[in-house]
Amino acid sequence: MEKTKSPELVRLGENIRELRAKVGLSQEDLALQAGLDRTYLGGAERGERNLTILSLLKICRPLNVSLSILLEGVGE
Amino acid sequence: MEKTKSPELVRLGENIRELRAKVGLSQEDLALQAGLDRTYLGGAERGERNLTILSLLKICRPLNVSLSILLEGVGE
DNA sequence: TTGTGACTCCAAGTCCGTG
DNA sequence: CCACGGACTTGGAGTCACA
Repeated sequence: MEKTKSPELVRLGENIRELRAKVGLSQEDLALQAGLDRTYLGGAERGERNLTILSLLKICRPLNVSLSILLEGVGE
Repeated sequence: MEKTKSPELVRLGENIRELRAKVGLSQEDLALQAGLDRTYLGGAERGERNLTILSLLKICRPLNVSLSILLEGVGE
């Protein structure tokens, strides 16, 4: 049915990927520190997952950024 | 039995309620404009709901604010 | 090191109602 | 107008094997 990934989630994924690269972590490393599964994080970076705030927060902690930085450019 | 609600979600709920009051909408009106259920929005304002980004986005549009304003003070 | 499909389980989210 | 509950459907959370 609905195959279109929403651009907001794609943008969020790009943000995560960029910030992760900046900190020099692999998906697996970041996932570990965030307490998430490696494949889950990967899906998020690809814009395939509609994350909840609590998941977002898990991710931004090891990245040392605030929610608003993680969400920069999302939904405008 | 005490459902410990996470402080981040409580804070988010307070933000929504405040911003909604500022715009002068009832929960039902905002829910309608956001395309969400009124009971769900109510639960969100009470900090009982872990919203997804896409829902957050739906809420901030009729409120005329950005995500970062909606999420001010959440998770820091 | 990352992408992907398939899977289970429970929460996201809807719709009916009540005081 | 809002808090809250029951019953329900959809989709997010979380994991795995394999590419």
